[in-house]
Amino acid sequence: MRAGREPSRDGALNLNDAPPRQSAPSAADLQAVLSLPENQALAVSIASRLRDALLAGYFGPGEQLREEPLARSMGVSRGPVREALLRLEREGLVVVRRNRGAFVARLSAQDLEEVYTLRVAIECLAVRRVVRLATDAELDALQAVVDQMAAADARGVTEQEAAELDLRFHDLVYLASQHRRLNESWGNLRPQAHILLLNRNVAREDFREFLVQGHQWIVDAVRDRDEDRAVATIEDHLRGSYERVAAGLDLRAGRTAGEGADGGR
Amino acid sequence: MRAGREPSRDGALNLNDAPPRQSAPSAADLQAVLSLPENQALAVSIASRLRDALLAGYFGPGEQLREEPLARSMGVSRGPVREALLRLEREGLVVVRRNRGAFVARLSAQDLEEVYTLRVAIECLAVRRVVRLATDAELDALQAVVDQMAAADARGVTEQEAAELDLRFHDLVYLASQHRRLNESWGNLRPQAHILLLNRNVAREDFREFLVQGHQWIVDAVRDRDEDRAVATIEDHLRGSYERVAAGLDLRAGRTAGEGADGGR
DNA sequence: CAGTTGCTGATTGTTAGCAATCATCGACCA
DNA sequence: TGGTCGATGATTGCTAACAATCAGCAACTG
Repeated sequence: MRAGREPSRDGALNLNDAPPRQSAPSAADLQAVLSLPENQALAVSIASRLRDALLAGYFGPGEQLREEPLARSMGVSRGPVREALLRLEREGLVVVRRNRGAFVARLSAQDLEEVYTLRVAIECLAVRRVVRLATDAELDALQAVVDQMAAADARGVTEQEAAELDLRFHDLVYLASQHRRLNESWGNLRPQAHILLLNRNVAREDFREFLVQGHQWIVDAVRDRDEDRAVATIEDHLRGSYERVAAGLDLRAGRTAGEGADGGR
Repeated sequence: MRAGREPSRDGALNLNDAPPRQSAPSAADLQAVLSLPENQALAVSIASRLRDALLAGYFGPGEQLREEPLARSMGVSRGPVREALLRLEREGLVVVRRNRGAFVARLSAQDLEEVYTLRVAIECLAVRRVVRLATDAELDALQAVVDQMAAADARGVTEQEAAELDLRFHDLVYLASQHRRLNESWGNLRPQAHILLLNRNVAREDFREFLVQGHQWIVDAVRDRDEDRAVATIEDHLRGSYERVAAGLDLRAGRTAGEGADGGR
């Protein structure tokens, strides 16, 4: 496992490439384009790549993530890798034990319950603000994601695709809430929610209704500026998501029962 | 340089001292005593000391925190200081700008609003769980803090004392909620709440009623296992706290209007 | 033979030093 | 004389090497 040879070095260092030509850049676009590459520190980039790898299931649950091999495979030193692992720790993707190292986190049923109860708490606040603050453009963006869901669902959707569209919708909700700390909280919870979402069973018959219709109802409530309905709708939606993930997790737990690899917290 | 002999190092490293003799240590006590020193990494210890310094107002708002002077004054190298500053960043006490350094955060009126709206969201979830889960011992601990508030208030209380007792009460609430992620969220919000609490005006006539009686009502509602009342009570309590802090912040902003200078502590 | 004790290899925690980046300030030019 | 551009000093970002710590294993002892 874990074939060490990978051309990953380029992936980390292409951040310094010159920005591509723009035909007619506005002042704002130019500002964004020019500030993008430099805004990405090495540690952030590494954290991002490790996060992707973890979400893709490249590392097994409970597996130890040693700093030196990771640093070598990415062509950097241990410093930024260390910082990246600390970031992933606060995102709940890894568990760091003093003098022991970082391990891929295992999400138990209790973790699932914690993630979703906390998510309900902060996301209700988010939608409440969105109902009051959302612009038409933001509403259109939400609707666009729902449309993408419908299109993806029509041609058949994978767990991964469904999870990403789902998360993208909720990203927009938090963004429109205009609340920095709320966005940060979501940023810390999001990767765990992502992992959990991959356990849903998209093959279930009512999945289309849940995914597409469920989000559509939220958009409708927000568009109608009906705060109470929006909150109730998102509560129901998250409860439904929770139950589907729990069902999927039980299935998977049953399938891999007695696996019991090391590293469990 | 590492001259070896320097007294400042002791402050950080006296964790390795042999544990003092215990006359009749129980197994649990022994376990606690022996595991305590090693659980504290250097970066954590430094973050703690810097946090205390920031809360004590030792650094002025907007002042830059350079890594090398901090490291020298603490007798360590820049590495752990750097990690400590990142911790303080996620606690909202400092702002780190790439290639620019760390600066003491300034809390605006919008920050105040964000901290309190987020706090209401997560603390309502916390009390809801506490109502269902709290043991008699935890209820007694909450009551004990309220009693301490009454005693402190009777002999006259400073802003600092009031803030610490206030925070201690809410710490216990989160602890009793039995929700790891909720406790982490509170841990990230707590230092900002602490700073804001120092702006309350404890001299106001109704402060005793607010501090002592307000928390007593919460304990009562929890003891009666009345979930809805407990949530409503804590919502009111936090709203009251918000208004007092906002009033104090306005006062202070008025007094120091046009200050705006960075740097000088 | 069970339990404990002292080694050993590997991994993290920490340190010191080098390179890249940014703000500041002075020189140059229209 | 006002404004822009290029040097300069300071500070962060990163690297590589050193020291402390821990799990595992073998030898020892009762």
